[in-house]
Amino acid sequence: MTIQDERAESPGRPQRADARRNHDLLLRAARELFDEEGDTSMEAIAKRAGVGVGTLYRHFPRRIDVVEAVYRDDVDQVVAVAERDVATMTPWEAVDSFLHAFVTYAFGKRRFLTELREAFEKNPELRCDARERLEAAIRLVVERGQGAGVVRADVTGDEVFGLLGPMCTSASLTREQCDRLVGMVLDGLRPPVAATR
Amino acid sequence: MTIQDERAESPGRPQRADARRNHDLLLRAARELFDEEGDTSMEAIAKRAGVGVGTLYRHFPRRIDVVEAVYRDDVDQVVAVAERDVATMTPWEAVDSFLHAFVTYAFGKRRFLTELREAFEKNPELRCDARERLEAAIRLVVERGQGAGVVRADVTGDEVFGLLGPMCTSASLTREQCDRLVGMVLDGLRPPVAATR
DNA sequence: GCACTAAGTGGAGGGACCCTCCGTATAATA
DNA sequence: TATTATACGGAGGGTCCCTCCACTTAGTGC
Repeated sequence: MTIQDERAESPGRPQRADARRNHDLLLRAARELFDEEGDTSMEAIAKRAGVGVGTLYRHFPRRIDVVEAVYRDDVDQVVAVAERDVATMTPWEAVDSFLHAFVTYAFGKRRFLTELREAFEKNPELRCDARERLEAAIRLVVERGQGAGVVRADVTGDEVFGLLGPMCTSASLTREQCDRLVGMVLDGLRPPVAATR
Repeated sequence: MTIQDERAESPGRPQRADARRNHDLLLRAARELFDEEGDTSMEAIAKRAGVGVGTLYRHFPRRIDVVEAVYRDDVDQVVAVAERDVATMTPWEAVDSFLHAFVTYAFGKRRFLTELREAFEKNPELRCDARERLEAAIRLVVERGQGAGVVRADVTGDEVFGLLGPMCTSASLTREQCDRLVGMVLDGLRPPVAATR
């Protein structure tokens, strides 16, 4: 995925311990800054990580590589949340928890979006990978709920993704509005009571 | 719309002739450069227009203002093409001509899109205005065709806009593919022959 | 025509940013 | 411990956006 991952697999010497540590520090620093500022500079990332810019560029040759790495990491975390919720909660709790977590994640990406679009343009595979993994995470949670009969059967996880993703990236909705809408979507996801009309 | 337009309306002295001339030169230079390079610098725009950067900034205080002005100008041109086609061509010729012109216009905006999105974010009204004017232009042409019976009646101009706009901005289609698809859409726009099944 | 003045112009330079280069430092190995 | 490939740091080159202000000029009233 990243340069380090690739190098670690090549035959020669393994990656040095300080390099791996710095890689993690840089990734964490970058995510923090993108979250806090929505936009940031290479110098700021290096400073926050406590290394020189030269080190940053050794790990991420171009700015866009930082953006891509942060995004991949974010997707990993969303997937991990889905797996954790499925493993530790009741079917409905997992749906409720994960959908809220997903919206929190996606909403936080709004200011990051311009950068992300450039990364998608440079590397279209990134978009497809991320989409597939996110949809798989939602499916995991939703289909479990459907299997347990606590989620209506006439909707797919992918459709829920198609509903919530664009909602979060819509510039006109506030965080509070998104949360209320998720609540509404959750109510709608419950199996319909027998039709009374 | 632009600063000059506003100033010209204010009571004091009218805008000086050289200022208006430079405004036009700058706008033309900016459009040329955006078309040719897809991206450009303020220095390059000023140089192409034959003025100093100070003059550019007097007319367009921020880079985003140049982007906005170029875009508004582009929309004006599309609208003008629609009006010209309607005035000088048969109903079907106008549909054919305008749809091709529209795709040429929209396709050319692809590399400009990142800049444009920023302008939309800064000024959401721009997006709405442009959309309304473009839809009105398509409606003008399509509804005239429908009135003359050369365009099927069960489709609206806005729907055609919704079909062609995203097609042009889709990064995965080449210019040739867009043209062939327009040809296909045009065939589909003809009134269906009486159903034979 | 002429002098006056508000409007307009040009471009050096400040500051931010991306990225490169290379001398220095250090982890892994023998 | 000596060796060496690997990794680090940060000065500085190049580009870009934008500001500032001394200078120029178009329009106005006489």
